[in-house]
Amino acid sequence: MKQALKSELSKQLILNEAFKLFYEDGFKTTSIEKIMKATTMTKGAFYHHYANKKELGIEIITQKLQSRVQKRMVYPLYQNGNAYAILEDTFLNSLKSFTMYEKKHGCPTNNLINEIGDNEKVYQRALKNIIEEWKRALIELIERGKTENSIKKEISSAAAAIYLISAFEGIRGIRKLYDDDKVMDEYLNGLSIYLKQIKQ
Amino acid sequence: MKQALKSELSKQLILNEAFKLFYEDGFKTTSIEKIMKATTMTKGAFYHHYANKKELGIEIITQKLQSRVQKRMVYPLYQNGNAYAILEDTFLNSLKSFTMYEKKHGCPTNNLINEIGDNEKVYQRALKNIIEEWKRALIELIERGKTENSIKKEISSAAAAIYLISAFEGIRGIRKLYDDDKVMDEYLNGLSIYLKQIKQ
DNA sequence: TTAAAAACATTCTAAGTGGTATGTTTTTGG
DNA sequence: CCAAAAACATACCACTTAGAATGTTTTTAA
Repeated sequence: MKQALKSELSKQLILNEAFKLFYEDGFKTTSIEKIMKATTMTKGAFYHHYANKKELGIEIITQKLQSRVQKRMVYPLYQNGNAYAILEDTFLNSLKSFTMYEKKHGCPTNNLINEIGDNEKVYQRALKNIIEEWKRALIELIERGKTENSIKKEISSAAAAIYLISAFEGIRGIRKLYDDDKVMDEYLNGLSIYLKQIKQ
Repeated sequence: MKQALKSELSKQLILNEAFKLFYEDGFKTTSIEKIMKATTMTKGAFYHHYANKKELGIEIITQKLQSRVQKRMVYPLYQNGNAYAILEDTFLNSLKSFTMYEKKHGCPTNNLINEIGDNEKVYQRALKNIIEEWKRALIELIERGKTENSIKKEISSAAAAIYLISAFEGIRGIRKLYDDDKVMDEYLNGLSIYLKQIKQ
């Protein structure tokens, strides 16, 4: 196999297994050895591809976590069509499309945000980028909704964006504590009340 | 000193130092040794008072985290007076009263909720109790508001309660990523919009 | 006063941790 | 075909971890 391809495949394998284990068992408590056992490669292979665990952590955030949020929560916001309908659709459907596995383990981005301490600025910056990109897309959509008269002009777009994101990440943590969807249905109910408020 | 008192003081000291370190550095990554160094006692003392780290973790949740939430978010809801005003007051003032230290480190309960994995059911149950108690108090207040005609009758109390809690915990995580209060001010703005919606 | 029990301190262990140093095999360009 | 470089594997290191085992001191109750 071509060297560049082989190397890339190995890195992708490490990234995938690392993401899975970070997601299920937490970042700090998942060791390099555990990750590499999952890849059926050795620790030597890891330190050939990555300088240290921190470098892996950053790549997980920028390449796995960010793309997850983008696919589910950001890109859908850039569709054409009624801005309010897109907003409603994206938030309501995304939650409904979660698998049991994802409900049990919460949002990997939110998990990491809350696990990482304040002294680890490098991680925080990378995680902030995810939220900021999401926020920008939401603000843009809401602004469009205002000009299209599907969303009330008097509300602050940034405020609505942050409130939507906060509640979304919040419920994904709280849902982990429950065995059923009751609490998430209640959230959805609360969300739709909020959305109706900003609807023009 | 009396034996029972001495023992109790030692346990309280351990609890306080453990809470602080769990809050600042995370639960899983804070070792018993670090905690006991902070107490200026030894590991032997720890294992005299606690069977293992898990037992300490449970006590931290039930005795430190829960009482924090109760004092700030639950007990204020049981005051007399206009139910809507109390709701607004509690959520708005609590966020405004946070110190820089608390903003930087987020909500200790939410941090733990998101750090703890799905396989650690004992912790999850204890954490769920905190949320459930909070939720019950909110529902009760909102119900009271409905009968007093300060809150709209057509909204679901449980939905409003969960949506409020979700957004609150969500923003406390997200705020950690930022250096200023802008994002929290936007949250407060979004919150007040939401509250006006349920106001009668 | 005394013996037992409680409250610790000291010492140790086995298993893991991130990371390095040094091998061996595969790929690559000339 | 061949030497160099890339892609790994093996072995190791210093350190940390939760926890047990065993000591010593203080408190207590008779």
